[in-house]
Order: sequence, then structure tokens, then C-alpha cells
Amino acid sequence: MRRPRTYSKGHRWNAWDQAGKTSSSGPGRQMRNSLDIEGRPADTRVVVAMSGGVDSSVTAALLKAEGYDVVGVTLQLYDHGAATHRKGACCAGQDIHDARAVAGSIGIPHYVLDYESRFREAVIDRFADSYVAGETPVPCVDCNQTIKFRDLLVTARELGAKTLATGHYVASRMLPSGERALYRARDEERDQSYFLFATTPEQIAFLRFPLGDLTKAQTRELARRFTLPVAEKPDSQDICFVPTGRYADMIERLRPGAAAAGDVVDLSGRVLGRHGGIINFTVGQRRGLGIAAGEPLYVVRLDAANGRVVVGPREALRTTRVQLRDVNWIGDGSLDVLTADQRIELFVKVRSTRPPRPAWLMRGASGIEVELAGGEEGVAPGQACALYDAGVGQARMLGGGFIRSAVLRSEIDAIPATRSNRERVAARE
RNA sequence: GCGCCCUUCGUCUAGCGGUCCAGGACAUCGCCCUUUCACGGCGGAAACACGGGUUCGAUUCCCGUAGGGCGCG
Repeated sequence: MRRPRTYSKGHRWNAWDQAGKTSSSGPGRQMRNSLDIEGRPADTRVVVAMSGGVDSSVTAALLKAEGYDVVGVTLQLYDHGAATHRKGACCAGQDIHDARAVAGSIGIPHYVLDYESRFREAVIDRFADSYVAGETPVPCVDCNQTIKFRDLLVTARELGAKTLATGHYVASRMLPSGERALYRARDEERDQSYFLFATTPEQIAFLRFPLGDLTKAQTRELARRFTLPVAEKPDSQDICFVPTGRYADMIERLRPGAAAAGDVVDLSGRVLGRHGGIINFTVGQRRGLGIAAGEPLYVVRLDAANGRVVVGPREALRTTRVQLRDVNWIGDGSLDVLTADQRIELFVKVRSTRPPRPAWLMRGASGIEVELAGGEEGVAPGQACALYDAGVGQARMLGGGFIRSAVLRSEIDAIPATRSNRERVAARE
């Protein structure tokens, strides 16, 4: 009898126990440098994606200090005028100046590339469309997958780089096979693997994340030690390309009519109030509804077709099954084979700041699905579902997918009446 | 149009003469958290319908003036 393949903690890949620290000490690997690349650092050109923030600046400084042939590249991603002096921005205006200043301070060449139009298409447009469709996008994932790990990666190759390094808090280690795998950052609080679930094996092979085993405090300390001009710069936050912090305003500008008002209804369809556009909400959201119901109400579902926001008590958010799309599998083996006749035991994060929770990955009627062992609340279509092999520590990242939909316990009774279900039945006949 | 009952923060309410410069929940606002959106944590602002009494003292008792429920015309 075949035992289900498991990625749970007890059966953790022993690979990373060996992989991480072997780059300079393991027998037969003497020729590899600290980036797991053959050759001396001085002969290894590394492009560092410099946003102008502390993390990427320290990344560049660290590699330069190790003797690598470092080339800094900063992408201009959007209107640099509007964001010139905004705190917490990146990749425009002041931040480009900061990146240039850092490059000058550590003595590396630095290029600024105009990626505005492709950023608009690949990130901003998709962001707006997603919200209009009633989803909650993660623009950082799109940006990583298109702008940084596709376009910039090509540019790095063209510049003769052996690798592209970024300041992401995620660990990348070589497996015994020679392939590389992704792991959560040592600083669990800082881990950014969630935003990198879609990174392909090819990209992982070319990318390096030197901060993956550092804490944020250590990074800050290094910034001071290197006397970088951005050593005390505040961390960035919010959506980088929304100058005002009010993303809905930008969507309304991009997609006129997107902020159309509509009804706020309860689970039974009763109208409780009005809202100023579904783009202002995400599943699981509490604030901004303006309805005093004695108990807090949360957004349970966004009905884009009817412009309605469906709300209910917190219990109504509970979900145990999530359907994914655009699944990227970077665990060992083929996902098709692994899920052919069994389910995979693993851990998932359905939102960036939540801890990984036990779940199973399987092939369902609509494609790849996740069954949440303990359930989750507030699972929003459009958000990422990141997969890991463990619930704590530096778990290996196994990939992930975008959340297509979640089956709410509060809606299970209503399923037979849904059109899609009838269509499914019809299609089967 | 004669009887009986209601009137407290935006909302729903606690309160049954001094413990109320009025408490809670929800809503709202701010901060923290956070390279998404959220959740969450912490904190703030916010009310006794109005006018008379009675009392040492009234949100709490009585009487009037402005909103809801029964019985006859």
C-alpha cells in the first residue's frame, strides 16, 4: 500500500539541513563562493535590485564587501513626480536618488531603468481589474513575477550577471541535487516568502536572497556599519504605487465607475445599508461598513455582478476548502503525479501575516484545491495561498496559488441552488 | 379626541434619588502592527428630549410641552 507523500513537519525534507551552510564547507564544493556560484567573487557579476530602501541597500553593500562585481539597478516604476517626497514609497523619486546615493557610497555602478509602461500593464492594470472583479489582489506578487523576476532578470543576464540578488527576507538554499529551494526567512516576523510563492524553479536558480538568514535588526545594524545613507530610513509599507495611500481613488481614476455604490446585505439578502463601491472591501474586513449591529460584522463575500457587499458575523467567515488557480509547485516531484491519486499534507498561509496552518493539497473538480485542517476565516479571492512543508521555523516553500474562491460554511447549504453547480451537473451528462 | 406606556453617546442600550462630570456593545476616529488588502492590539471623541417643580441633592420622583402602542366616537 502506498503511503501518502507528506510534507509535514515530521517528514521534513532533510535537504535543507545540509544545504544551507555547505556552500563553502562541504567537500567537493570548494569552488563555490558564498552565492553557491563557481568562481571567485571578483569574477562573479551580481546585479542587485536596489529599491532605495535599507534592505536592498544592505544587500548590495554586503556583496560588495565580499568582493563581488556588484552592479546596482533601480527600476523606475511609476510617476516619479507624484511620489517624490512620500514616505514609505519605493522605486520612484526620492527612492531612486537614495539608491543612487547608496551605490555611490559603496562604490558600485548603478543604473536606473524606466519600467513605467510595463509596470502599468503588468501590475497596476491587473490590480485595478482584480478589484473591479470583486477580488483582492496582491500587487507585490505580480510585481515580483513580472517586473523583477522576469524583466529585470533578463536585463541582469544581459548585463553579464551570474545572478540577481534582492533584499527579500526569504532563504534560498541548494539541494543535494544541485537545484535550489526556497525557505522562510530566519526572521519569521519578517519573512516575505508569501509574496514569492509564484517564483519558478528557473528564477530561483538565478536569484539570491542574502538577507534570508538575517534579522531586520541585523540588517539595520549592517546598514549603520556600512554607513549607508539610508541606514535610518523608515521601512516602506502600503502599496508603493498609490501616492495618497487611498488605492480606491486610483482605481476609480483608472476604471471610471468602479466605485459604484451598492447595497450591503446580510447572509439572507436583507439590505442593511449602502456602501461606496465594492473596491473598498475585502473578505474578512470589519471596518468601514458603518453598520451598528450590536456585534461586529465582517465582509463575507463580494458580489461584483450585483455590486453587493455581503456581511455576516465572524463565524460566517469560516472556510475549510479553497480553490486555487495559477498554481506554482516548487516542491520535489511533479504536482500532477503527486496529486494523481492522493492528497499532499502540508501547511498554508492564506494571508501574509498569518502563520502557516496545516492543510491538504489535492486535485478537485475545479483544479487544485486546499483543504484546511482547522479552517480559516477571511479567505479572499485574489489573495495568495502559499504552501510550506512545516508550520514553524524555516519551512521550505512548496509554491502556492492565487485563491480563486473559498467555500464558506455559511454558504454550503445554498450550493445546490447555485448556477455553476447546475452547469456542472449538466456538463457531466 | 379621554385613558395607560415610552423619550439616555451615531445606533442598541445599562442605570431604578447621592456609587453617573453617566457604564457597555456596535459604529466612528487615531496610533501600533504590516513591502498587498485586511485581521488584530491599544487609545480617543461621543448622550441623560425641553421647561418647571419636590428634595441638602435628580438620569433616577412629580407636573407640563414636542415622537410610538390599546378602548369609544
